[in-house]
Amino acid sequence: MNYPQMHSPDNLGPNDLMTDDELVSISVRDLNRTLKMKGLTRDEIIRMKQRRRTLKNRGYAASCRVKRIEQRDILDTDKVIEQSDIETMVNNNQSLKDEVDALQAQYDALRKYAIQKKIEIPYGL
Amino acid sequence: MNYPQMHSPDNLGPNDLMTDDELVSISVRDLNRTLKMKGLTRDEIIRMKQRRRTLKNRGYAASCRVKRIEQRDILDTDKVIEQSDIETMVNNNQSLKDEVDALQAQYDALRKYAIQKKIEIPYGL
DNA sequence: ATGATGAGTAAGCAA
DNA sequence: TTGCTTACTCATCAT
Repeated sequence: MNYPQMHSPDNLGPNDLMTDDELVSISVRDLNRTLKMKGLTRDEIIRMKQRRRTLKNRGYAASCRVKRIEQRDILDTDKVIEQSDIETMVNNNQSLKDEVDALQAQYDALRKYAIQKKIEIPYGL
Repeated sequence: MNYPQMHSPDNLGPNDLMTDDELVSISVRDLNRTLKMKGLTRDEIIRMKQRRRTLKNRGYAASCRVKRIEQRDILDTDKVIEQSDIETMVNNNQSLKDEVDALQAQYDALRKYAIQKKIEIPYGL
C-alpha cells in the first residue's frame, strides 16, 4: 500500500491476531469472541477496539471526501447542461423573432398594397 | 477560543515568550531576534519553529475549507440564477410563439378576404 | 519560507 | 456502535 499523497498512517500497533482489513470488517460479536479466546488483557482489548474505531474512521473520512467531490461534479455538470439549454433557447428565441419580423413585413406589405389600390378592408381585419 | 465543533488542538507547548497569535504573525526576522535574545536552546528553537509552522498550517487548512464552501456556494447560486434565466426565456419564447400565431392569423384572414372578394394579389406579396 | 491540498486522527453529533 | 462531518496535523507539492 503506497500511493502518491498517502499519509502513511501511524502503525496502530502490531497485531498478530488479524490484519487491519479483517479487524475493520469483522462483526463486534466475532471480535469479542476472538479477543476472549486469545486471552487478551483488558488493556489490549481496549486498544484493539480503539484501533478498530480508528480504521473505521479512516474509511468514513474517505467516503466523505468522495461524496464531496461527487456533489461538486454534479453541480459542475448541471451547470454545463443548463448553459447549453440557455444557448439553445437564445437561438430559438432569435428564430422566433425573425419569424415575427418576416410575418409582420408580409402583413404590412399586404396592407400597403390595399391602401395603394384603394381596397377597403373591413374593420377587424 | 472555544467554538462548537472545535477540535481542541494539542497544546503545542507552554510558551512564556508569546501567544500563538503573536507567534503566527511575527516575522521570521523578529522571531529569530527574540529567540536569540531570550537565550533559548537549539532544541527549544526548533520546537518553536515547528509550533509556528503548525499554527500556520492550521490557518491554511481553515482557508482551504472556507474556499471549498465558497466555491460550492457560487455553484449553487449560479444554478439558481440560471434556472431563473431559463424560466424567463421559456416565458419569452411562449410570448413570441403567441405573437407569431396572432400575426399568422391576421395575415391569413387578409388573404382569405382577398380570395373571397376575388382581389388579385401580385406575386411576391 | 509560505501556501494549498490530500489523507489520517480525534471529537462530537445523529441515528 | 456506526456513520458522517469538522477541525487539526502532517506529508508533499509548488512557488
